[in-house]
Amino acid sequence: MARTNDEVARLLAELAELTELDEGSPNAFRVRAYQNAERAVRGLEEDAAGLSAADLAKVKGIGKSIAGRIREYVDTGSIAKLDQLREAHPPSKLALMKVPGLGPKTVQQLDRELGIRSVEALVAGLDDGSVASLEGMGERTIENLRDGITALGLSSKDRRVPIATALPLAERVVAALGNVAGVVEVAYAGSLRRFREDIGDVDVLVATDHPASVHRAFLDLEEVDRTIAAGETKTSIVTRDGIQVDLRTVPPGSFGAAMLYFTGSKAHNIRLRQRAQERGWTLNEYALSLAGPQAPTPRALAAGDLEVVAAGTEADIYAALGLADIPPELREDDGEVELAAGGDLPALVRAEDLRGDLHDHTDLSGDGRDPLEALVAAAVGRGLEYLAITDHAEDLTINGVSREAMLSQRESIRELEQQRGDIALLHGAELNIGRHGGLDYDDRFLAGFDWLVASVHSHLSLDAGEQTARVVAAIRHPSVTAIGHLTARLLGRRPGIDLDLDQVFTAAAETGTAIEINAALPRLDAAVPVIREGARRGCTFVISTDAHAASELDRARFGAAQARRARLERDRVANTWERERFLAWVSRIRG
DNA sequence: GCCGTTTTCGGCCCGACTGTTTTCAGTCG
Repeated sequence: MARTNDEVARLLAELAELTELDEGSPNAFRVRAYQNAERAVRGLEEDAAGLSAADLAKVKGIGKSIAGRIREYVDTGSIAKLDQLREAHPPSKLALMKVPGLGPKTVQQLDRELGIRSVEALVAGLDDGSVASLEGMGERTIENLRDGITALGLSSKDRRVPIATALPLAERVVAALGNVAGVVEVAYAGSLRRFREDIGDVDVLVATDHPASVHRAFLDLEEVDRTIAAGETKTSIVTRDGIQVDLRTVPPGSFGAAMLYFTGSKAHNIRLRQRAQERGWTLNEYALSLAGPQAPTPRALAAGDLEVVAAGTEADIYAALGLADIPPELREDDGEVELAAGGDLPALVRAEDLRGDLHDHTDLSGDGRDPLEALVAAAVGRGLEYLAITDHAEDLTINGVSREAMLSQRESIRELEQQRGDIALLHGAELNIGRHGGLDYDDRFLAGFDWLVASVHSHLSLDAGEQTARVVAAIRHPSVTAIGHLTARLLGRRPGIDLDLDQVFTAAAETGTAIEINAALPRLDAAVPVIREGARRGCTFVISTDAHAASELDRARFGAAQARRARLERDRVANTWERERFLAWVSRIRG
């Protein structure tokens, strides 16, 4: 039976979790080894199941022991060591680790001294006073544990929120703190800046010489529900929506080091610190500096007691470490450090590289807000050279546009294009891929459009075979130029349709039909691994905002970030091309 | 448990905050 890398990786993650509890230390080297191996398996191009123990052990991060355990799983379906750990620490006990404030040491202590192995037993122990009788359990700790249990599920440690929720919150906090006196720089960092699809907590960083007033202002924000921690450099709060926001303040001269540090990922940072160490330096959130007895604290930096190598900007620090500037979206310790060291980072897409937008709705679609003229003016205002108007086609019962209205819009578009003379306008539509792959209107009518996006909007629960057939049929339709939001997923709300991507990529590469990277935050569809594989298979992409209002043209930056995260080469994105090249390509794929 | 132009042992990234501890352990990121 084939075992996927995801299954193997999940077992390694479980081994790490159970080992952390078993050894009573989150920093136990064995725990980190399992975590590193998990990441190594996830980064593997080939199937781990197909590799011999010797070949597995050659993978960086996998040694003889873990290679053996992977083989054991592939060959027998189980891992004796894992079963043994599961026996020692049942799921209800592992669940205690999810209570905020509880770590492996305390969970083990509770089990050892009181036989507490579940959240229910912990509640009972808190109520009958037995927990309070333990060494090191003061009044505050008991209270915090009760709060932690209440918060469980609401803001437990592994609760993640979709980026569409976290990013606007982060931008509100950044904007509010930007108005506070003494704030020199402010930005969000963390997994949000790396543009992950879901976010554990929001990290906000401020450069200031007056941290106390900034932390006070932060606590006064209206979003704040309760305070978790409040110190001189770090304040943690939970919003009314249950999202944790951490504020860190650093001296202005340390902003680059701090951004690097708090953007992570953790694994990326460890790699950087190892490089620093090799050079006789040390890297923390305050500076890259000469290693020595003196720790690089803000005080030491201010006193000039330290030899600082770099601190002010991320680029300076990367350069000092012999690395090209690595965009945040790539910082996952997934080979990017090696690429940056060799000067081999690909040319990635920046928002300003996008010369056109190819999926845009006007108020002709019932759900579009702005009229054609306003949308086009906004596109020109953003420097776009071409724009496709793609209102919903007639099969979408709520918002679909009739033939007559489409033809009338086409006239308006041609006139406007002529009048303005500063942007190429493509008349298009967003078609609905039917249950069996059929499209709106008829082939003759479809041939009259300049640009057609075909998308799945209905029948989301068909099996992979049926979904693949309908999507491939749309890809192969001669008039279709792009497939919109490939899986129709909504992050945090619905998973998206099942597709046999192999067939999708084959059809897209053969016909030239582009795969859209939909920049709307709730979608970010296609997903990063899909884009990566599609690029490897020779597919062409477009980054589109799916704007339903002129202001939503700004979402292009999210699409570019998604493409960077997938390490997509700039030239694989058709709307980075100059107008003539783009238009020539469109007529070719429609031919 | 992994790793090695210091290579088979002895290292393994760094710091803040809380609560309880008279100097630090645990948790978290």
